[in-house]
Amino acid sequence: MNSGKATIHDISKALNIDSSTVSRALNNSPRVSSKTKAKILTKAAELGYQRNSLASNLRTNKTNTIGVIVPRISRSFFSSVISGIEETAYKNGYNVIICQSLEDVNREKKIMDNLLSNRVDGVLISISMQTSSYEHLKPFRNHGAPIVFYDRPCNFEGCTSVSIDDFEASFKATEHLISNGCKNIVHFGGPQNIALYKNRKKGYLAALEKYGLEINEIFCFENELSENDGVIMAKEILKMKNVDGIYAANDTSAISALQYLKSKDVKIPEDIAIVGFNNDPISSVIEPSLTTINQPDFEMGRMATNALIDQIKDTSLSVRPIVLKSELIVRSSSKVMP
Amino acid sequence: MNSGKATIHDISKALNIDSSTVSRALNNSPRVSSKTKAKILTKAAELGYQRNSLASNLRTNKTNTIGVIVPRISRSFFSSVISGIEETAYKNGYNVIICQSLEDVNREKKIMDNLLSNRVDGVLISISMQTSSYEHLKPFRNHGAPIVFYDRPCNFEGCTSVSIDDFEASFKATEHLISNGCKNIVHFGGPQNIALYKNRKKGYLAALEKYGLEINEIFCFENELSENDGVIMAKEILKMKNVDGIYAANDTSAISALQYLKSKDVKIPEDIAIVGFNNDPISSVIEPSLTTINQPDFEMGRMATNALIDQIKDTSLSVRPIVLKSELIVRSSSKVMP
DNA sequence: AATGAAAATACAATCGATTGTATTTATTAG
DNA sequence: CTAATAAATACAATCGATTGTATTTTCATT
Repeated sequence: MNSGKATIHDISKALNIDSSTVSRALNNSPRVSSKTKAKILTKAAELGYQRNSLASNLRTNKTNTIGVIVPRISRSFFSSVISGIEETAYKNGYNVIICQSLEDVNREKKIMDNLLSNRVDGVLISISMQTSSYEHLKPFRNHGAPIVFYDRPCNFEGCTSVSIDDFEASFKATEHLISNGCKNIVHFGGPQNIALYKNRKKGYLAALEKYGLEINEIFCFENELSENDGVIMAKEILKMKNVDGIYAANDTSAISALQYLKSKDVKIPEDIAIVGFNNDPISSVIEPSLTTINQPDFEMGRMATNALIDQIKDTSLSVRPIVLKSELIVRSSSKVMP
Repeated sequence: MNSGKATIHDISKALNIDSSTVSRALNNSPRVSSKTKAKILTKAAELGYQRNSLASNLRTNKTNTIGVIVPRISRSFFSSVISGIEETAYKNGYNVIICQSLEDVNREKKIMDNLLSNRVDGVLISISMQTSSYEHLKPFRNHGAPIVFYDRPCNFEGCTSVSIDDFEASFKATEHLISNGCKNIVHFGGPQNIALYKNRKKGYLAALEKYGLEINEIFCFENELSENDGVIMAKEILKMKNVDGIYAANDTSAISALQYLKSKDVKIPEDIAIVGFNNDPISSVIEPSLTTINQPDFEMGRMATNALIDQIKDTSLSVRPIVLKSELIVRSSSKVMP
């Protein structure tokens, strides 16, 4: 049929109407009479016209696009956050570009570069586990594009963070194990350069302290909490002999540890009770089902997006951290059934 | 510090060198002496210059970007496919825009429009369950941008599809149930406007026929195979009394049915054996573990991306479907333990 | 030192849409 | 019917980078 490369100039020529009028008509400007608008829209459809956003965005210096950086989309928690982000973004006329850092800081850097050169209007980011410096975020601020952190809060210039109170959630989780009789609780912790994991560890330690339990550095693991890490830590625990509780900073590691321990005939929760974090779908399916912390994932995506859009619209907006509620879901892995 | 809005013209003025030379220097063209290149790169860094891809892409009429449409990123199968896509794309210098249709054809349309107006160089798509017409894909072909289907193959003009042999996989799955003694096997099927689900049903029917089992239309369910659908179908099955096998076209529905049946004290696999499709992570964790079909997800993403990039580079390329191998993973839900 | 080729750089148009200003056309009032 | 105003449309510059062509500079050669 047609070459499919129609521009406003093609419409302009075909109708002998100036391209500025065509542009205004396509944007439904009141400066164009409804008669000419109709003519132009008809011709546009006829030629299969499709606006060229590149040109438009270049001229207006706005892309109506939000960049989202997520460590890994396959994590259930993150994909729910993304759903919340997309819903809110689309509702406000923004498009979303989703990028995975895969917990790799170099990849994160490249992504930031790319989003910047594509001139996204703002960025939602959950930093990678490797990220300890924020240098690569600065060019963004210099361009005046706002950044909002979600899930993993960051103390970076005037940027908002949207997260739960990790200290408190962690404290509750540990307290729960203690009140169920655990005396020797290990902690599966994440990289301590990430405030989130630092706060989770602090909450764990605070609970031990409150209940007068001994704090043992050897009980504090620190790694990326992958499935494999879970198995490695489970093996270590078996060597320790006296461990009777695990508080893991994510479900991934808690679940693989649980499976490993079960395969070694460790009774859960009788011998070792386990609490995870995130409420992954698997946590409710595995046997015994896993006690864990549920976060308002979808809501977190919505809040973060709203905060970002507010800042895009008014860059002078002052910002403060947004803290959402989390809840402890008690299941079989931490509770002796009656 | 600086305003962060540096363009090649700012560099050009600062050094009194024409912007065309600056552009060439930044692109490492041999037409610029290494001495000037050095000066320009230094000044660029100093000014915090960041290329404006909008301008560049507008001029060159190329975005080096691939659009990916996925029904739902939270499905493990799809997030693995995406990993394969990203790896291959980045390796070849392409960026990736990931979009979720959420199985909604209207959303799919909007996404296609958006990708087109952003002039992506090509699209990888797994159509939504609601998609039955390909009208909304045509503008793309008219613009000369290639489309490659993955997972859910489509017969659309000169477009490649990358998938497994769904008929064969389905046949094997059903045959497996039959050889384990099942006589009354129901099928959890997806929308029949999708070739993938049609082929899975055909494979199921073919196996029944080969082994002389009665084909019963009431045994063939058809819906979107959600978690909820799984429960609804499980309830129906209990009413039927005589069902002794389920072959589900995805794990999601198989798993929720399994859980429901278990809660009703149905013995699996003794009373009812179950086979799913996709090898979701949960399938190996649930008890009894679920027999399922594993697809080469990551590989599928890689193959589809390579095919797309080949076509972007040479639009005249003739195309043919790419079929990958799948495998039946036998677990406890279909096999009586010795 | 003059010549010519090669190397380096400058000029200018272009991609497609937007937008402030100017001009034309239509409408209303006196 | 004309002047004044409003409505509709046209003109032209612009966003930032790219690229074919033209011009200048450099350098080797005679």
